[in-house]
Amino acid sequence: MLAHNPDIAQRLDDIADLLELEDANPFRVRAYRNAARVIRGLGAEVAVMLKRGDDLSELPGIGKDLADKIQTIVRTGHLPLLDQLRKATPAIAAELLKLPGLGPKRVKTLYHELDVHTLEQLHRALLDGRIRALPGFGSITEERLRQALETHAAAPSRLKLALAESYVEPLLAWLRDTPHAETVAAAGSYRRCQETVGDIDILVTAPRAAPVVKRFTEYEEVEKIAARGNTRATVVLKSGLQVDLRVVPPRSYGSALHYFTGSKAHNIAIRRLGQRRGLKINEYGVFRKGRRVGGKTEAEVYRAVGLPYIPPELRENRGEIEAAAAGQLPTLVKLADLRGDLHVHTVATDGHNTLTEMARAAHERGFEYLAITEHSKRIAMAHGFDSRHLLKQIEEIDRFNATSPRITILKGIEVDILEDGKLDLPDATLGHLDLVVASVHSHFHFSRDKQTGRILRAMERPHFTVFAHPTGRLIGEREPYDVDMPRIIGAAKDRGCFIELNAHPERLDLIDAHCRMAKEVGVLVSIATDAHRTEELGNLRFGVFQARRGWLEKADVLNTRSLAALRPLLARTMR
DNA sequence: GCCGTTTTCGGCCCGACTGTTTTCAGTCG
Repeated sequence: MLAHNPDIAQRLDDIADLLELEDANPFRVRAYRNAARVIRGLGAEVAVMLKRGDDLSELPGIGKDLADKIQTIVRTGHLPLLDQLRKATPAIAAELLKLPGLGPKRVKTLYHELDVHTLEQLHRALLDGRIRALPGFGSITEERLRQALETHAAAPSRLKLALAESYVEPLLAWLRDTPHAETVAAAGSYRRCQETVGDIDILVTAPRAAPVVKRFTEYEEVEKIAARGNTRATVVLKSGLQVDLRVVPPRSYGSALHYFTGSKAHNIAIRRLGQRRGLKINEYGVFRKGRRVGGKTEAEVYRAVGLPYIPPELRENRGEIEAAAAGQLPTLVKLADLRGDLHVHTVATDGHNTLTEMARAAHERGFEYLAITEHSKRIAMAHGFDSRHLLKQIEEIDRFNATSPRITILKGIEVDILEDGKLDLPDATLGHLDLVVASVHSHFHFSRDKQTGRILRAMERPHFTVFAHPTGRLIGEREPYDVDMPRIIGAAKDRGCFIELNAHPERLDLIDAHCRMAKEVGVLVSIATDAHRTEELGNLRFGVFQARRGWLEKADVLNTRSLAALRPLLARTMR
């Protein structure tokens, strides 16, 4: 069996969990977690790297031992250390570790002192009052555990970035109205533009903290105040979103923003660099022998450790620090680099606006071109097009382009990839178009081989241009179908076609690691909204965020091309 | 387990908070 990067990373994380429970050296535990993160974010498949003879120990945080272990996983699908740890550690222990307030020490106490082997047994121990009698436990811990157990089934929900934005921006505006507040900024995973965020960190600089904390807790959306101190507070909004506020003096702004933006792994790596230079870096500043030497801006923090500024989207310690040190940071793609959108629908199928309305809205956003890509007939619920309808729309677009010089509409289709890998419309019809976007909307349950084979067959069709929302996932709602993305990306390279990064906030389908993979292989990515109404054209920014997390530069993105440069690229696929 | 312009051994980010405890271990971010 061939292990893929996420499988390898999962095994390394499992080892870290189990080692933690064994009271192993915490730095050893961290080494496994680091390695898992590095593998997860890699722009290439480890299996492929090994085949071409790459030395894994050259990767940051991976030495000879871990390189050997990873190789064993790829070769055999197993790792003796993990099997052995699993035998020695009860399954419940890893489960308990995830509960708030429980670390390795308390988990061990529960297991050994109270014989807790299931969550049910934990529950009973809580009811019997046996928990609070344990050394190191008390009535507050007992209550916390009780609550955690109640909500355990309803897994901790993370909020999609777009939804978080709708809660965060009004709150930031509210805080900006605080008298004497200077800078108000969201940090954390929100600033790093992760797909989903667990909670929100807000940083404010002000000469006095108290008025800011007061105004924060008085926000009308606040459901409950979870904590409130002199310079910080935590609230839960009515939406259930937890928000942490920290107020720092202006001279600490850069180091505080850096610290609260994270990621944790990135911060650790940066502080370590500082340490080697005799610096201490914390949220209040950069210090040498107790004397402040920087921290007003983030750039100062990076400069102190000899690095250029690293954009928040890259801060995962997945190679960005090494790239920065080598002067090889990517110049990340920006929203303003995009010249058009290559995947939208209109009212002719399941959209809500007319072709003219979509075109006008696209023009107002500064687009040079817009591809209309309706569903094909297989998607009957969406009134998908057959050949006749498509040819009719082609005429309509020709008429539009002849009379509207301000924006060019490209003739396209979102054609369904059928069960057997055929396309839902005949080649003769597709040949009339400027581009063919193809996607999977059925048979999500196929095995990896079967699903991948189906897509590869579709890709071989003469007019296949862009593979849209490549894994079909809906964040938090539908798992991706099982598909061998490295193979798909490789085939796209051979075939000269493109992969979509669907910018819909619920899809964001290409994940960051696959963006990096596409870049590495040299496959251009189309960042597209899949808009069904004019307002959704604005979702393009979420696609750009995701692309930036995937290290993409302007040149790596298909639709940063001018129309003149785009046409020959599309034409090549329409052979 | 990783790593090296003080090092191939002996370090490993740093601070705050919480709950439980009488001075601090454990947890968290």
